[in-house]
Amino acid sequence: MKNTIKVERAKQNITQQELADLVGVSRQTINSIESGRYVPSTTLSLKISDVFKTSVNEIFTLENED
Amino acid sequence: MKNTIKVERAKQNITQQELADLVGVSRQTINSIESGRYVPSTTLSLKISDVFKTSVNEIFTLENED
DNA sequence: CAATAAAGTAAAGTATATTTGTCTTTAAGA
DNA sequence: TCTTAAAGACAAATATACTTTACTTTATTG
Repeated sequence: MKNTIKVERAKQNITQQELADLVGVSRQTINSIESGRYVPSTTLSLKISDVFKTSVNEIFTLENED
Repeated sequence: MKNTIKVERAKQNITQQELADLVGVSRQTINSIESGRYVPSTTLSLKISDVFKTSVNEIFTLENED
């Protein structure tokens, strides 16, 4: 599972902490998702998709091993 | 969290078991998601989105309490 | 009515997401 | 160089997704 959160944050110029606050999770959760340590729930990916005004399918993409 | 899985299954005329096999989970997992007992992982919602050729955002929508 | 396919649900166990706390590293500015 | 903001990461605890097994219900069809 790949994602473009880091790039989207850069576009909007917001920190991991700010994104975390916007979607209601901890900063470590955002960091862990960005670095591929785990995959978010659909609830969380929809919230992230809201913040970035981009579809879940554009932000998150499956890889072979998923 | 609402979803349109039941409707999409009806459109494609496939059973819970068939969808479960297509995405690699148990039938009970599909049933539980359809009946709102829990929310799928992003991995699973992307796979479901693949089967239905519809975006995750169209299939799953947040509600006030999410 | 009997048989069968599909759906609904529940309990117990396992896997994984998320939190909280903490420590380290990196980069930028004073 | 010192300070600070931001990021990367880890461990322990908790919450939640998912599996397996199993039982019930609801059509539908012979």
